[in-house]
Amino acid sequence: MAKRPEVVPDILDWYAESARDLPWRAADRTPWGVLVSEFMLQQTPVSRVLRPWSAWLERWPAPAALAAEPAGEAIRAWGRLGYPRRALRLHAAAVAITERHGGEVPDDHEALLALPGVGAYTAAAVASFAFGRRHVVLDTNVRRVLGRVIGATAYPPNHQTATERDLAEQLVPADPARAARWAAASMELGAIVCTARNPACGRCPVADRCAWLAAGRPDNAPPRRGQSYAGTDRQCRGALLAVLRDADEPVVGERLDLAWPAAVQRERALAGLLADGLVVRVGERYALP
DNA sequence: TAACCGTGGAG
DNA sequence: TCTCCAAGGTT
Repeated sequence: MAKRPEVVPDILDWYAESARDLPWRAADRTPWGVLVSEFMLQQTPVSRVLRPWSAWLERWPAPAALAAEPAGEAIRAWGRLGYPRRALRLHAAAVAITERHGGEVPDDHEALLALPGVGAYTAAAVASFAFGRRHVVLDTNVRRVLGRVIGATAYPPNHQTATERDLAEQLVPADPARAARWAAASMELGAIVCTARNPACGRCPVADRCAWLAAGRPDNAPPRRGQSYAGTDRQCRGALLAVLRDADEPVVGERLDLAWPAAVQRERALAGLLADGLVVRVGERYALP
């Protein structure tokens, strides 16, 4: 892949005009608000996050407020956002921030990375968006954009490669504030123009230099094989947890039997939920932690 | 490292 | 209807 750093200024200019007005980008945003948004946005579209994010920050405007409540409250407030383990980890992160960092979201990558549920991407994103630090912020959007503009491939590989990181690092502006804007801009381009399906090349600020467009937008091998969902343990777990989320009190096992009739799978899923700490046993009944 | 972990909207 | 996809992390 050739170096094409000259695309950076044009994408930054495009972002200055075209950025969506998202609440976690507002001038009055807090590091905690940014952190919450990053947890909620993991594998989840912006449109579904907007409402829960606002309700979450209204109820828990600081990490200590969330840390003071049982984890089950976080799981309940998470609602149907999906991957409820994120709610559990966000609660655990709030506890860790309260205990280890005096209730303030840490501003450096290493400390962020040590928090539950925070990986390389989220640590870089929070350090960048909340604190203006310079980091390589390489999410699925950026990988797709760079893969197309530079690499002429429709979809990036299933797993991040060293080549991708090297290229991304070369593009990050030296100035931290500019680097933070680049992180947001490159993600935004992938999110609203250089989309996975039906990309809007006509509105792309670097269409004239896109290797993929120049090559006639070739389709490469399917990027990933999603496992089918219906009938999986994941769907079963979701059905069981929904019962507990909507219940005010611990429920008896028969209630769960109704939610998922297949006994063997239901017991396996319930055991998994208990092991994950998403469900607790209360005598003969079950509840959120 | 490959597999697992939810949910709902778009095409 | 059904497949794909959405700001990943953990084991």
